[in-house]
Amino acid sequence: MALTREQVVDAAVGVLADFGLADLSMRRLARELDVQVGALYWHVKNKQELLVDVAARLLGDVGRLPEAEATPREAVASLATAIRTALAPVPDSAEVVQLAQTMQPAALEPLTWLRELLEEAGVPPQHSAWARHLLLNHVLGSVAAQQDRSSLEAVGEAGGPDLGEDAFAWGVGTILDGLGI
Amino acid sequence: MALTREQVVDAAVGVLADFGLADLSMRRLARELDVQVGALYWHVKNKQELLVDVAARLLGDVGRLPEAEATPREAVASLATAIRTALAPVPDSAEVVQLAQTMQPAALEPLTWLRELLEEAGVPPQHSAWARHLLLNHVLGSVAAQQDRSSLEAVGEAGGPDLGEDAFAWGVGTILDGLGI
DNA sequence: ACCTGAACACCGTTCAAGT
DNA sequence: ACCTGAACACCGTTCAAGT
Repeated sequence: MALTREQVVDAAVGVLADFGLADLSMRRLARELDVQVGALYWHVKNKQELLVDVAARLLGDVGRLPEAEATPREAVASLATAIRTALAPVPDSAEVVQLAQTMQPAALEPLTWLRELLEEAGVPPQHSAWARHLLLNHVLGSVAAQQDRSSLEAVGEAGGPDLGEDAFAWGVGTILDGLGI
Repeated sequence: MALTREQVVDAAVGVLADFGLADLSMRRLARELDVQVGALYWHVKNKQELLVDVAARLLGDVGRLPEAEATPREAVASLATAIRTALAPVPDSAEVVQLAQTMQPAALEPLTWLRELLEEAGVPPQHSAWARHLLLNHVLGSVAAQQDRSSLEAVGEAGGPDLGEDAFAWGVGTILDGLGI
């Protein structure tokens, strides 16, 4: 049976989740899928394009709709948290998402919803794109910091203060306070 | 005359500034310095350690002392702006600084001052490390976003809304508002 | 002390040729 | 349509051997 693009993306997500971005090479993927490297290039244009698909897959389970009874502020906070929750267990996921976002901003739907929710919460349109970036930098920065900390611990080095869930929630609250929503 | 570690770091900063991180390889550096690759490994332990030095050099010109007549809030904002100004012209500088910061948090002095200034401005010690991260994620995220935008433009693709100085200053203000300082 | 030469174990990407 | 085989032009790191 012929290889599919889905299978390539699946394998890539698997290697990323289990071994991190440093081990996610086209050649490694080819070995995993029992094909020659060149075969991958019939299904994806290049590695960057593949990583965009990987990022989209990582964010694929982030639901669109907030709880019905949530306030607009709570809706923003809960989407930010859902994004963090989706990325937290996958090593280097923040880097992959950042790459994907610069290459194809529209491909990552949940990140675009953030802006909509911010406007619904009262952030004026001239600022909502900036506010989205502010929040997103916090989400991705928190995920990366926490993962770097745990990989340093695995090597036996100290990693600075805890930057887990508490720090994340506090940061979201601080930003939303600053936005006045 | 013997090669020095300073010269290796100089060359690395030069390649980064002129061509970006993708072109900053040990072999490229060796060519630039007219030595064999192995020679570099007498002066630096590995590439990561070299990048820590590169990051420190990039932030080396960021001054410690704020204007005497500045309010504590203005002191924080002006340090954040000075960091941004130092990194903005160097491609991929945000990635390099983030790497360096996770590998050797103490090596990047200006980033530690940020926490001190935040405490002087009234952020309680339990939150000052988190607040520093929040601000730093904004600084590095803004630098990276702006650079990605201009490199996409160079290739003739659209890069989304402007994320320049205005967005940066607005973001700093929003964070400081959220911190209540 | 400082560097060369050469190797080891990798990369991403392309492409003629096969089926 | 889909894949193989093989090449091209690279990587980071190590290390015996030279000076």
